[in-house]
Amino acid sequence: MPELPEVETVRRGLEQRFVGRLIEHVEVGRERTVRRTSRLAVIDGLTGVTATAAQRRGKYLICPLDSGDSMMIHLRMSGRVLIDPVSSPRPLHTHVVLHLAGPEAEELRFVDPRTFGEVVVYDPDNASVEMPELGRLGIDPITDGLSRSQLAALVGGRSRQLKALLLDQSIIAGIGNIYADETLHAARLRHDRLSNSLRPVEVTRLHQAIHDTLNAAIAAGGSTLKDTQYVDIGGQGGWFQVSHRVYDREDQSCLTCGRAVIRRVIAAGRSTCFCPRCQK
DNA sequence: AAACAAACCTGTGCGC
DNA sequence: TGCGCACAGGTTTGTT
Repeated sequence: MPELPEVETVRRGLEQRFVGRLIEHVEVGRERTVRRTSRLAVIDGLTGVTATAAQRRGKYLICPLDSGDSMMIHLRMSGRVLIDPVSSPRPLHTHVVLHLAGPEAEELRFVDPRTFGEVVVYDPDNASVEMPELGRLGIDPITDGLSRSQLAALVGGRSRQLKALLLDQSIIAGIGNIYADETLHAARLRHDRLSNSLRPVEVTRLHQAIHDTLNAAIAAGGSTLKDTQYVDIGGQGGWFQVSHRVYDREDQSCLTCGRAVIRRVIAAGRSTCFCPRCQK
């Protein structure tokens, strides 16, 4: 569910409503959510501390803490971060709860039915050992900026199908299945084009499409699908799904050319939707 | 190096 | 209405 635009929306929510608020008390339900370390490490690492910032790298949320440690949250497929009144009933599959100081009597809840998501407290000075995947992340198009020349080097330096390249977090960080398909359609490029076959004008289109698609999705608060799990920190869904031009539109007519039908295939092991007429 | 499959879990939607 | 199966936004690992 959550890709760069959704995670960015959550990050902004954390910045507004979590950063600077003392964590008074911590509850960890399901141990699997804190499997990287342990229940005790997360409770000890978060009790009595305050986040000083909310950052994002790809799909990873990182909050530096005033203790010197950092908290990492990854939503994976079905994770949600909510800040709710203490008095409201906790959703099913609430695995970690941080009671927050302040007049509002609120708590941060990490909810995750499929339990692929994680909450980790780690020492940033030892991140290469405790959070090694952060060091393997490629360029984040929003956080780091991704210039046309950087993209040209990334695609030209390898012979990789474009869909697989966009999904590879060690090359470009943050794009997932929805935005890979939407980006490729906006760039008018097929998922199975080899990266080093792109002409300069096609690299330019891909570069533009990455930025346009991600920025538009962030502006819309992300995509909330019909089976929807994704909501922001206040429980609100996004609305970029109404702008999807190919994702989950198999057998429907292309909204761009109007003369072809969207097809669905498996590429890079993932469901892939594209317009056979617009994308070459 | 790149492609592919399977694994980790639970919920939902579909066909029968 | 009920049951069983396929499939779902991510990432890692192991093969080919």
